[in-house]
Amino acid sequence: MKKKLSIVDIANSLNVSKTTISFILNGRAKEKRIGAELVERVLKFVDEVGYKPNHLAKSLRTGKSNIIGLMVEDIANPFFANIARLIEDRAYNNGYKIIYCSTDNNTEKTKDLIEMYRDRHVDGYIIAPPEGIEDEINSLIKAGFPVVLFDRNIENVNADYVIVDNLFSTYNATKHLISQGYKNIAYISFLSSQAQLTQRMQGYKNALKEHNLKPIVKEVLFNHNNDIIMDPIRTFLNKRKGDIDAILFGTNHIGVCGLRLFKELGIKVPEDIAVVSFDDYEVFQLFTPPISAIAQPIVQIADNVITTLLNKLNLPFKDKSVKTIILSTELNIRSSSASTNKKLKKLLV
Amino acid sequence: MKKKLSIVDIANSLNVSKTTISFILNGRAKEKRIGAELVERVLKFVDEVGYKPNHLAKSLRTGKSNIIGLMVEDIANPFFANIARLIEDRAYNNGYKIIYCSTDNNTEKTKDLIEMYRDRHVDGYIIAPPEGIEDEINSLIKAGFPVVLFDRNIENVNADYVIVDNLFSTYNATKHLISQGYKNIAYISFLSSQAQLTQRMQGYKNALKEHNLKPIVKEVLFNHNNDIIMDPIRTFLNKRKGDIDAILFGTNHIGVCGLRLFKELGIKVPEDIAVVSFDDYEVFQLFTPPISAIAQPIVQIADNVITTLLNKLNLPFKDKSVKTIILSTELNIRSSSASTNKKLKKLLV
DNA sequence: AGAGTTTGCTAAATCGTTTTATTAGTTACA
DNA sequence: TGTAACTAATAAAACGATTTAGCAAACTCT
Repeated sequence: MKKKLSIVDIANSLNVSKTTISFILNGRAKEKRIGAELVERVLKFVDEVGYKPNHLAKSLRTGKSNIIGLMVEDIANPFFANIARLIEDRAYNNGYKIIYCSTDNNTEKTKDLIEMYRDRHVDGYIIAPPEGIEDEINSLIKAGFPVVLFDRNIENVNADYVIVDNLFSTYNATKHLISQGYKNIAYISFLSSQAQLTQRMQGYKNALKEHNLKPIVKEVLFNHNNDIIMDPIRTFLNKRKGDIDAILFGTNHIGVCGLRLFKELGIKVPEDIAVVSFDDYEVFQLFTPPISAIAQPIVQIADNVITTLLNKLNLPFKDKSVKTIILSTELNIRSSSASTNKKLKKLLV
Repeated sequence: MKKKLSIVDIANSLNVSKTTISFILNGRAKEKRIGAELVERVLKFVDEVGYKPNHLAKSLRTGKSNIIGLMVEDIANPFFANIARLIEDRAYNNGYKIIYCSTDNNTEKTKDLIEMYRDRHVDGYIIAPPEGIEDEINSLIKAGFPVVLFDRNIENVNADYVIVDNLFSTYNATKHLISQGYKNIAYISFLSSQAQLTQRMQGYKNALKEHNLKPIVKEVLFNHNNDIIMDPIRTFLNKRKGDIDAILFGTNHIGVCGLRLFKELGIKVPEDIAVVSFDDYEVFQLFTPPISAIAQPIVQIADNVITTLLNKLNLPFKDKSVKTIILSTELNIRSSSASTNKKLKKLLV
């Protein structure tokens, strides 16, 4: 097979300096006052022989790699997978490739990954940041890299954010449950001081307080193994299921774990317990009856993230300002038959 | 902020040639007979100042990028997202990064993407190949790039494959439905000549033929827009639902579309129609009653794919042979109450 | 003591680009 | 007519590593 052509080969074939070829190929012909006739001749030849520049060499010289680093919690999580997909499309259409990785919310792993990305001369970063990563992100920003954070905000980092209104989302969902007559509403989530999770819990508590209801909170440790997540929830449900008529799940991951336990324990939705989960799964609407959920605006999130980043990449100097974009969620109410909740009926009698 | 250190800076600081530094850093000190004392001094210094080599320069010189290109149909599809996640972990642990993309099963797009990957000097390829991509893949192989294909095989390409036994999977699932007493079993899938899909259909037909049953096949065009997929299925179901007592869905994507239509049309599973879907969604088991599914061994698929590729990458010359790995699926039977199928009851009376 | 071998290290070429500085010729202008 | 300005192109340095080829000193051997 033929060796790949280099710019030198082109230059030699045409008896022109490689500098000239480079200028023409980079669209700087006018600026560099290169004759129109020569420009045409070079472009024609380049097209004929199918020359493609070596991006490694280009990157080495220019310091730009045209690669965006995307760090999510877990690419297998549908929320992140869908966002990744949308970001990918926009990135490719703008000449950028994506290198992705899953952080598992593990701070040490994330630090390593950021370092790897820097080693690889990634041009810009899109990160769903785990806790404790402030310093590394600040260092990226100080070094001049465009960084867009999403899904969660972290304190003391002056970066662009795209997040949803977590506080209002759970407040609103809880209010909805209350308006349906539920009085013993539990909140189950991961134990974490990540802003988006504390906000979600706060929204829930705020709504309850307005109605003088007592919060019932169960927090479990994050783990990649679902069984380990489910164990404490199982214990909790077994002990408390008599006292609870509704549950708000703090994340889609824990929501699915919870639903699995419902199945195992024979808890019926919404007859025994009404449910709202954060993050809407495509399949939630297929359940009978369907599960209500707080839907994050995935398309808008992805769109705002990649638009913000591309802007920064294209105007590296002008736009030093950072902005926080807060998108609203949608409460998809699906438990059509809320009134069939037996406990509720009892309460209403 | 400090400029990044280069190997020259190290060399100058230590009054040693950069050649020596390079040899030491690449573990070739012994081979190159470099004094133990100097080796130690260099390593200590490098560690102290935190020098990190520039991978672009390294790649430019060596021709290796330590990047693997991963091309799936759609990263938002849980089957591919999960595989991607497993591959990612193994790749990172072996010093490789992943650049991914979604092909949408679009041949032209895939050609472009392969070219992009070549431009980026990707070391190896993992591809779920769309139809009509034979030439490009053969060209990759001829150029010496390790290529592992998965999820589907294509004709006339002498590459490594990791696939599942599609023929037996649907044969087995269909047999199961027959053994449960179903006689009017439909098969709904995408219209495609991709091997994995034709095999799945064939397995279905083979099982029916053994029992002298007539196949009822509905094939629809692939589209990224679910509504366009659902339209012809809706028409089909409306026309035929009276004649059908079971349906086998050919892919998870179409299976979810089908279930959504069931909901819309008020078709109950399994009372009205029994269902088996290819690909097991984590959430299928949460349905009431749960949906039966043909589960692909995701962990094994990912494991075999990445192991095969890493082997090729590490032994670029020795292992010119290719192998086809065929993994078996598991039929997860979940429709506990198959006997409650009304039509079936009628038939059994 | 001279030839050969081993040890310990390095200069320079190379990968394929971009970019800076420069040249040589032509035109404009006072 | 002499100089400034413009045109059209190029040579060479730079990016930061790896690798080839080779050199000088020390050691071994007859």
